[in-house]
Amino acid sequence: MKKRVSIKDIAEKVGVSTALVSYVLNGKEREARVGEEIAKKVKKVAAEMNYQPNLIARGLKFGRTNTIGLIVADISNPFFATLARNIELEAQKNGYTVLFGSSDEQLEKSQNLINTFLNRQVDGLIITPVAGSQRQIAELQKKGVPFVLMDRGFLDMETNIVVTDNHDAMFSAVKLLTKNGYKKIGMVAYDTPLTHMKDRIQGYKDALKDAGIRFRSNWLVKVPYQDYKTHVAEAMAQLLDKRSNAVDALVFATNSISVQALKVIHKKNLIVPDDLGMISFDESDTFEFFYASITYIKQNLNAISEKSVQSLLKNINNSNHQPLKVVVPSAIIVGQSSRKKATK
Amino acid sequence: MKKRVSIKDIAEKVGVSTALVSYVLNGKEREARVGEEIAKKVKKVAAEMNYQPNLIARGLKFGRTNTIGLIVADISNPFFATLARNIELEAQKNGYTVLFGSSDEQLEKSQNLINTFLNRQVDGLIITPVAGSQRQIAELQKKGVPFVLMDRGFLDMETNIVVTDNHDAMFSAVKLLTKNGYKKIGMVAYDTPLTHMKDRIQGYKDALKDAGIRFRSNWLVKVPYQDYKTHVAEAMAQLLDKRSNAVDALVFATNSISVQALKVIHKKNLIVPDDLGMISFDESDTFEFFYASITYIKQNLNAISEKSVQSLLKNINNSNHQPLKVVVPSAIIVGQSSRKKATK
DNA sequence: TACGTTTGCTTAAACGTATAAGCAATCTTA
DNA sequence: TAAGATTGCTTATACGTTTAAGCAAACGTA
Repeated sequence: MKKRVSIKDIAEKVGVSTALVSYVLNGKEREARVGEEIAKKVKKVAAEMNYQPNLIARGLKFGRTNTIGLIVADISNPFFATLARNIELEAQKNGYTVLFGSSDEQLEKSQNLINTFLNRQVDGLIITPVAGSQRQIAELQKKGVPFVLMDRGFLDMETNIVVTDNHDAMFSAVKLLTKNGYKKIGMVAYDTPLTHMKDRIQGYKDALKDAGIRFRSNWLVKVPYQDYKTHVAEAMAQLLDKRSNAVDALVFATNSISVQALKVIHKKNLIVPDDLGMISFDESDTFEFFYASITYIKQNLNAISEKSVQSLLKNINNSNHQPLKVVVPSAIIVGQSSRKKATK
Repeated sequence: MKKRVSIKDIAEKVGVSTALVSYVLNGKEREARVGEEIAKKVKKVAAEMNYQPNLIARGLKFGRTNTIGLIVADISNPFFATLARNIELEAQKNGYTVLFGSSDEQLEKSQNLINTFLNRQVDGLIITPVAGSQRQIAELQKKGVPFVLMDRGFLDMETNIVVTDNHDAMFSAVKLLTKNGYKKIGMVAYDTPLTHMKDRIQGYKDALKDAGIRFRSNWLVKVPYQDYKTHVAEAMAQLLDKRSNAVDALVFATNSISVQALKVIHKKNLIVPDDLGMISFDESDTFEFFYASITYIKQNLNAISEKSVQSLLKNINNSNHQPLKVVVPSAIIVGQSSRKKATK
């Protein structure tokens, strides 16, 4: 790679000091009392040589790099990819660039990414935390690193965080089912202590209670994230088993679970919603090809990304910033899959 | 953000010069003839203070940052997200970190990203170039910036490039259709001068020729990328219009086109493959919910990402590197949608 | 005319790191 | 025991940038 032109090259060409060039190029001609003539010349030469400032050097000087690190669970999941996309845009608007990495829901990868990013002097981090990563996060707090948790968090920590109204969204979804006559409503969720799942599950339970339906423990199946496809299939088999009092509707805690569940429903030739009502948390392209339109909870990904970046920037620019919790409202897009139950 | 510990802090605590600390921490104790005792102490203190090197400073010093810039068309498209994911992994293996951005197929955005990345002193770039960006790319060559084009390129430029065997893949796909008795095979592609499209289209035409079928210009519809959903729908209407000699099979140049086309097929209640045979370039999750399994060309995304990173690293580490073209073979996954045509 | 002010620039230091060069003190060797 | 070699460290410089401080020369004012 050819050497790039530096301020020094311009200084030599014009025959002045690097300081003068720096003043001119930063628009500080007034404060630095640079002569008009020479200022013009410097600008001209800089343009001719196509000078571009070295942001690395600037970063070293100022101790900030205008870069933020983004750690998502898996960038190849459309949900996170869309978030990443929006974050990239919002960051760019504010003059920031994004470093990114996927944690794969693994503690070690998450730690590696945090280290890498910090060593690269990012000004702050946006993190979808992995289960059990409280220590990693606490370490960030201890170091005073600005960061925002996104999509999920921990019950016992006070941090910046931006999440969907998980509880209320799921509450409303289940209420919609009860109102429409479903009585035995089950749920498939991920088995994780992270708040987004806890909240969604609680929302489900509270809605049942609110409707005067007693929750049965075998209505709720929690599957591990690793190898979830198999586990969702098993969960569905169990929930739909006629001998053990099968459910008449299901809510799914994420789009990935929904897609797997739909495959099972498809294979079993179940009729939605007559045999089984359903609502998904988050959407999927695949829904469009299902014979019945699927009711789903639509998170406001745009707002989540924007708020995350904004909250992070606030934290970066204000050292004694108080942890800020932002809850972004979601919407329910109603389709056929939660339609009023036909009375037999 | 609290100040991070620097080599200087360690030096002060131990009571030696920063040079000595640097030697020890870089394992150059031998060459620099550092005493055993003091070396141990330095290491101990460094560990105690949890020293992490400042990669920004190092980057300034060495003129390289171990960072690569990745410019994809749209990170929220699963195709690019998967590539990004693999590139991230491969880069990490080699001690590199990835900066990323989406060009949205827009010239200006592409240029902005290139500038941003270069100003941040990335060591090289992996780019899915935008139509008409020859000048931007030529500029990189002129500057001697290491880079690799990925997924697509330009006919008239000699650069590092990693692509799928676009021509052959499409050729095989169309041959499969002709062998199975389809006679009037159409294609929906994007209207772009980029090589991946040109090659796919040429593969399609060559296969027809090879099968002794005369190509009709109204069998091929090129839609613009902007607002492609509407245009695909229109294209389908035209191609399936009985009055104008409708096609009996279609190949789609990308997964995004295929998905939109499937929606139309679904709405029109066409039977695949009896009414219409089809093959897609790339897969989509949505295929699983279509009643007929879809035949598609499966690109080796893993190989493409790996080769891209490797080719880039070669370029970075070898200044008089010759442009390298890598063609990655793809496979055809055969489903019902290209099944042998029933003889009436 | 002498002194203070303004103008227009340069010098120097700093960010954190790496490394060539330098310099005492100690150790070898004849 | 004196010269050379070796050991163990420090000093200085550089990467590209910013900015406070410094310093002449020209100007303004009494």
